[in-house]
Amino acid sequence: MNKPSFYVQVYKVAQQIPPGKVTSYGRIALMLGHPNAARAVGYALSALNAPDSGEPYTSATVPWQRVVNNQGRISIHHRAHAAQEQANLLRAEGVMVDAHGRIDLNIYLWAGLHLVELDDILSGKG
DNA sequence: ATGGTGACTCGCG
DNA sequence: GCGCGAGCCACCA
Repeated sequence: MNKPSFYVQVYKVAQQIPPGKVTSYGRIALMLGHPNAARAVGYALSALNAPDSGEPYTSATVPWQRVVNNQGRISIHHRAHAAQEQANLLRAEGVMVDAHGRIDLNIYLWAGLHLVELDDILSGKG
């Protein structure tokens, strides 16, 4: 099998975020060993397939809503509908999102994985 | 290979 | 706190 693409790595990490917690694009990039690839992480999530596409990674199987920017703010500017859906999904899991789409990272931040765990997940054992 | 495109981030003012 | 400009990166045509 080929080494999973960067996108797939992003999806797998996102799937480790527990409900009611959030992390940032930059942190995921850092976990994957690409400290400056935050933009690519956001791009990966924006490229998620539709739930009925039959693909393994879709907006239904990847908790994309648990990824916000490093300031704890919902960061979708060009897709207002998606931004609102993200806030709704997060509130449904008990995350407090204020009117400005702001989340208190001191409360809800998911710090991330240790390298050993990450290695297991990316290799398929997780 | 080259250039365009973002759901990013940091530093300034 | 907010807006801008400048890096940085993976993907796709």
